[in-house]
Amino acid sequence: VLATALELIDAGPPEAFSMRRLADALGIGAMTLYGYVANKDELIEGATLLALAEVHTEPDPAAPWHAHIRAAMREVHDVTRRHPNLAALVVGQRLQAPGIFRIRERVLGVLLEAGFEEGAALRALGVLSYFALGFAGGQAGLAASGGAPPELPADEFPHLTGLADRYAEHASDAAFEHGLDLLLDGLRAQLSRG
Amino acid sequence: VLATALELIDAGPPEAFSMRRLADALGIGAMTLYGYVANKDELIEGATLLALAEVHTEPDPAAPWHAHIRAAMREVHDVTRRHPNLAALVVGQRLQAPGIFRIRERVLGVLLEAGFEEGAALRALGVLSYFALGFAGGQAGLAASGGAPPELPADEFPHLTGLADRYAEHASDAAFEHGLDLLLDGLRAQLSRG
DNA sequence: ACCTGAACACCGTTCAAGT
DNA sequence: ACCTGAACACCGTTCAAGT
Repeated sequence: VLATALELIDAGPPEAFSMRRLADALGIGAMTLYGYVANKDELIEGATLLALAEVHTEPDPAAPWHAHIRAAMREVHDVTRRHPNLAALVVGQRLQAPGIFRIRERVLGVLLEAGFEEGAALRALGVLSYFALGFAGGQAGLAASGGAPPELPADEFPHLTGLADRYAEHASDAAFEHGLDLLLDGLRAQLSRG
Repeated sequence: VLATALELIDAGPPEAFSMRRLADALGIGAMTLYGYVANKDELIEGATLLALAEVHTEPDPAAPWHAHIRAAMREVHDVTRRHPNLAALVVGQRLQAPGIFRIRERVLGVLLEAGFEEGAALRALGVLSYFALGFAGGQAGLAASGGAPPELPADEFPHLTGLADRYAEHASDAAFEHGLDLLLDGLRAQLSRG
């Protein structure tokens, strides 16, 4: 049930995913879905958990704290690469379901364990999470337009139009890793300063 | 017209903002709106430009490049603080209107001027923009729930529930500034390494 | 020229009815 | 017990008609 939901989400733009269309794809009545799931949010949560399970790798307990966080952020990033429409849907619906917070719980635990005090850990959590989520939204948006830059008037947007053919680099995997490096390097320096 | 749109957006949750309700609030027929604006996206773009104009401050030409970028990112942040529902709407609709790209154009220009080569400037642009946008979405979500943490089972989420009373700090202004510091410090170091 | 009601093709979800 | 059609209260937008 969730598997076909995920397929349908992958197949078309996020706004084309509806309870009615999913029911049609399953060959059942639209209302039968509500026997499996309480509402649309719960359905998206389920599909998200399924997608997250796809990319989850068991962390090496011996690895340093920043490697754990890097792994967690890469899970968010990988799931976005595989299922950009799902990422757009989660960001767009501002889903607050428990499943979405599992990674945040893990990251917060790692930060506290690493020695950050509570306030610093919470701030780091927000910075890391929203960077990853924002990047997910951006990458999903770019995927939706097939990597093409937005149509902008050249006179008002000389730099963006000048770099139009390289525009996709701004939301590339390398850019994601770069941002993650900047944030983690900064956090490591902060921690070692005490 | 755009002013009352912005008021209506501020008044209720993002999904409550519809062309029909706006027309009612203006005391006109729903279709009359299409005389002023081509569609809903264009309306939201207009409201966003209005909101951005509210917080815009003329940059000091003598300031260093990172101060310009900080100012630009603060504009995104300030607009989110004032109009969280608008931020949620822009992120949710994945708006690709030119108005949204003005700040990106400015930032890209500053980065190139500062000496970043094209690829590095684009990566930095993505990292900075999506951090700011992701944070905007997070802060809007937190505002929607009145700063309250999500309801999570304590046994599965010990850290998040343990820090529930301080949870709002993860999306605080201080957290935003912290993230911006980490990114800009890292970019400055990268630039001085050449 | 400017405005707009009815209509179209959709939504998520409730609720009472069917098997 | 499980499924579902009709219905409710909505959407954004088109289009032909009104002034």
